[in-house]
Amino acid sequence: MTDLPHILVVEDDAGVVQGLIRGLRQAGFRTSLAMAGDSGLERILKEPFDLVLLDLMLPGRNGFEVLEAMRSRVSVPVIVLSALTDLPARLKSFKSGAVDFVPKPFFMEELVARIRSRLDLGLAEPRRELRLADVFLDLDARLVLRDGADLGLTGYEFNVLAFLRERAGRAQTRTQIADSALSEDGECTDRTVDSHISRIRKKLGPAAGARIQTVWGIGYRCDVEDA
Amino acid sequence: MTDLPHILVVEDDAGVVQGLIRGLRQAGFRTSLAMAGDSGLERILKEPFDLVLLDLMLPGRNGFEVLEAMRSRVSVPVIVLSALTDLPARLKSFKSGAVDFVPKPFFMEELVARIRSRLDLGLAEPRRELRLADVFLDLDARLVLRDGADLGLTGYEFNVLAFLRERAGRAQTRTQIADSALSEDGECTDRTVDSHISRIRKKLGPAAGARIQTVWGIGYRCDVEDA
DNA sequence: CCGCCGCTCAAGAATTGGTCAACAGTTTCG
DNA sequence: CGAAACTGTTGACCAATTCTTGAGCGGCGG
Repeated sequence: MTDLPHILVVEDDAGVVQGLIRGLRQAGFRTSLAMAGDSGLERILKEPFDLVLLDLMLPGRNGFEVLEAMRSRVSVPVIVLSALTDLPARLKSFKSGAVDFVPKPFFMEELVARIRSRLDLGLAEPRRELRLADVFLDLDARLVLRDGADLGLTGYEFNVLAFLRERAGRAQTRTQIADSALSEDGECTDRTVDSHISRIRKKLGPAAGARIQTVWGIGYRCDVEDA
Repeated sequence: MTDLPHILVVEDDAGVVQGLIRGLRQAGFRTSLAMAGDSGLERILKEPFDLVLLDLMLPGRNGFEVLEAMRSRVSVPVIVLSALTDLPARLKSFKSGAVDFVPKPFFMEELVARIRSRLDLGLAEPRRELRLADVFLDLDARLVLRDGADLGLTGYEFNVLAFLRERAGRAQTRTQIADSALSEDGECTDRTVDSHISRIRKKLGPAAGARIQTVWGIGYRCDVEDA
């Protein structure tokens, strides 16, 4: 049975984990577990889960950091599960890309209902696609296409472009770009970002390439509308 | 703007309605209202809404009945909003096809976040924009625009203008301006500020340029209202 | 009304920041 | 295991911005 929906649980409290895993299995899901932020992020980036349940307070990297680091790299829906239930925590979760926020303690049946709601939606929904001038970013396939032809962006190039395009119209610093779209652990120079931008522009060609604007002294900005 | 997401509110409590409508408008949604289950259902079936906010306890037909009646006929996402917060109510809502359940009372910001999440609007937030006479300062894009055209302010020029505009009506000394908007470590002459002001005025043109007032012996002041 | 002090602004020097090709280390994949 | 692809770094070159300077202008106090 490998076609059951596969859910990753990122949670460090052993008691919660036990209840979750049992409840999820009973409800007909395949489960995997990560007990720390770092290992969770790593698995999210490498394995194709259908959904992630993410605790906020985690050893290593906290839930928000995991959300930020995975956004614009993978599109798996994340439900935040937390004992931190105040408004700022809720808002920050949604802002960081979570699709739902479930305060602890919770009813297992309700959580399952929410998971089902998200999984159904995911299957029925069209793929996430963004346009930029004459090219399309297919966020699910992680491809950049012009006239249906792959422009051959590499993984990081795609991350950077998707990051900028998702924040179109807003200047992003090189540090923001590097932190969210490039190597998660190691720091990399601001010049590295320039390099990627340069390569992206070249691959995009003149029309779409011109939409990646340099913001002097800050970083870069993607403009959706014509300059 | 008729391309704003259109949300139908089905709710009979006038107080709740008022807060909802105002909050939704402020968040950038177009709203319609039905104060009973029957009229709500009718509109859902006839009009193409982007999302429905549905109360459970309604005159005429209750929320569950509305959900059941509309399912398999239209696929608009429904968020249930209810003072009935017990587990059976939640489960029944999801089972009837609701995509989310928000207990009353709720935080408007969180509701908006949940709506955005469902509409898949990405991370779109209202952008920070300031007006000055006939030009717009877009603080996120770091652009100054007139009729949508970039006036080509440089980074420091933008800093200075934004600094003054954010403190409109209050005179700022050259030192304040230099410290906050120009090279942080190195000191720069008061004349430097004058230079930037001069170039800003020129780029802004007569109408907006005249809003940057010289305060004799002190520095400069940005006036929002006409002199 | 005069002279002074401060403001304006053009021009250019100095500095800073951006670009991109070439290279080297690393990973991926056959 | 080797080749190919990908990623990060560097540095030379170039472009843009920023700061200074100084001559000229203009309001302000006496």
